[in-house]
Amino acid sequence: MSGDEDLGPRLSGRLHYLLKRAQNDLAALHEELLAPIGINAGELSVLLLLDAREPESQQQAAQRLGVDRTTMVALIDALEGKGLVERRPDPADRRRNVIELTDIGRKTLRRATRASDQAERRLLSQLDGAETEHLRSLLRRVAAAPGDR
Amino acid sequence: MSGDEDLGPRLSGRLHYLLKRAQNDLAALHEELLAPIGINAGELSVLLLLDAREPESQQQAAQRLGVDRTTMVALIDALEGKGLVERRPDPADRRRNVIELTDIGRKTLRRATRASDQAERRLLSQLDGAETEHLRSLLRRVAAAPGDR
DNA sequence: TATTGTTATACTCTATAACTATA
DNA sequence: TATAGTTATAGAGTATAACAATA
Repeated sequence: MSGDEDLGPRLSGRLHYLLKRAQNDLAALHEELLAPIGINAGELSVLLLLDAREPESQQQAAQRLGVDRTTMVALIDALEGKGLVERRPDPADRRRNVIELTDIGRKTLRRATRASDQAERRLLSQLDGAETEHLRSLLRRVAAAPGDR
Repeated sequence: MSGDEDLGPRLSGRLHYLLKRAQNDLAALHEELLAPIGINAGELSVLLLLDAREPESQQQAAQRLGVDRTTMVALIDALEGKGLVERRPDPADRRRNVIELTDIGRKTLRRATRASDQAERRLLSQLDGAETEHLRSLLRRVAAAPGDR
């Protein structure tokens, strides 16, 4: 993207532009820093979710992440193909697959989290620690908004 | 997306998640509030840019907005089809099209800006005025980062 | 009948490659 | 040769519809 203020203050101050820009930049940093680990930012989200909520069915994971269950199929396919998660039929309800992290998945998660931390630090290199946490807390409150859709 | 803290703090506090979520929610609000006006958020960005920098060639506009020139062709096609902008061959360099807002385009821009202001207010309904401006200023500084590519 | 996972398909967004007209 | 606009095409990413297995 171009510098900054070639756009005029009305555009460069709009939240649509600012959020898209921050997200694009962070996505590029994640692509660069996660590449050696062999996963992408979306897969990291799934690993983080499983680490917090495991064991979890594909449907539950999809709902929590806000994606369609068909999207989750592809995500789990990819992660399972890399040996990071395992599908196991739920004995209590055999329509369901329970998804679990493997040991390799847990190790990969730790490495990927560190890489993602670094991506965040580079994105926010202009902010000090207090400002970084303030930004995070403001965004958290935005995400928690009641009528947010 | 699901509530909030079903995800665990490690995921729900990650910037990747927070930014994507804020952007998704804002996109949904824009879709709703801009629909009666007949444009989308991307087209609003082009109108805002032209209003600040007009007259501008398609290539210049694309570079400033950070999209490919082929993407700009489609954007201008749509806006021209609605009578909001006009292409005019540049007499000084007839390879170029100069793009200008029409009167209807300027009126539409004003209405769309108000709708987008409302979308932002709804997204940020949990923040007071000072917090809103603080968030905007933090995001501006993130966007202005030097090595952010 | 309803739900879970799956597959096939389609849609949106955006980029790359190739063409044309101009320079 | 190089550039601006255009077109055709392809690749992500994600959704909808239909199907099989199970409840």
